[in-house]
Amino acid sequence: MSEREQSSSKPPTSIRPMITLPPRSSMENYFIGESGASPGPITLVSSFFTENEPETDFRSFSQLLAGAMASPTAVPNVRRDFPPSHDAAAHMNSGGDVFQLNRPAGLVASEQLGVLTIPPGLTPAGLLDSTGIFPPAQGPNGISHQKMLAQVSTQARARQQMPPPKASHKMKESSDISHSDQTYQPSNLTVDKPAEDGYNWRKYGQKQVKSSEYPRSYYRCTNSNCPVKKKVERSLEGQITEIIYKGQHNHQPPNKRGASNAQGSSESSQVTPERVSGSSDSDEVGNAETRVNEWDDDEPQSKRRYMYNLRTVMNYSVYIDKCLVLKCWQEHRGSDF
DNA sequence: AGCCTTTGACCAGCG
DNA sequence: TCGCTGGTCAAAGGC
Repeated sequence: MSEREQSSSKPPTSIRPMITLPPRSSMENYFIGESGASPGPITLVSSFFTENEPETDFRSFSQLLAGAMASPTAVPNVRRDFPPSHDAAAHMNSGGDVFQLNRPAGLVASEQLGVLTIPPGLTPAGLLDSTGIFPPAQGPNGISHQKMLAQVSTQARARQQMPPPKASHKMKESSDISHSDQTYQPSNLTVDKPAEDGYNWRKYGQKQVKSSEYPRSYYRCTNSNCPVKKKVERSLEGQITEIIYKGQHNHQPPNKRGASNAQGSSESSQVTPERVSGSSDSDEVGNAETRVNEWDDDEPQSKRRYMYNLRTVMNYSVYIDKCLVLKCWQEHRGSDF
């Protein structure tokens, strides 16, 4: 009854913003610039950092990129398969009042870090421009992109630091996952378990829905009187492909430790990259902005800006790394990257 | 014993 | 009205 009333808004599921390798021509444009007249992203990014934060520790984009590529964020098979007409903001906000994040199955690192959606035609400069993806002050659902990315980064750090999970019956399906790289193991926590967002969830249903190729699991917050539910879709490999939150927690995360382990902040569950939703965007925004505060208030705005762009680049470097897969092709062409 | 997942059945919305 | 679909219920069983 009332539960069905809560499900008044059905998020669109037909649009699945994912990153995919663009056709050769566009790939080429990303890195060498169209017609060779425009600087490539590396140039642009490098110049951005040098121009805006000359006093920072990261002196060059090469350093950033080197670090990024050496990190687990470098993942294979990044896909982008959304319609060219959509921009990133539209995709990120395509769920109406329910924010969705879709991840390519098997992209462990993207699960850790979140997927940066790079729309076709978005230039690296546009990407690095904070207004290129999100509105100047706000991102999806009105959450500032800084905070969003801060959360993404926080989660990535937390997961990288998180020790391998202890075996337990709760993770009995972990053995089904065949990831060879044990450093990615924390992501296996998602197998048969809702995302570790600091809240406790009870699964109350599972169903194979037509709109999805994967089974959809239904969870509700175990806290009494808490109306929050979430739907989780997982691929056969156990990778979460979609999480849709619904409602708003009316309590603090009971599992502080779990939240901390998973995302570095017990308060971050409202804006995990997998996240979000809410019957009211404004409510969600309010929560996100009041509860999520990775930046210290006295953090210089320029530094925030820098860190934001750094993280953006770190994400973008994942995309760049995918391009390295095409090295053979490049070698055939005899062109520099 | 308590909490959890599983899973078939049921219900409501919609075309 | 009917069938399809998504969401939820609730009994059963596991840990």
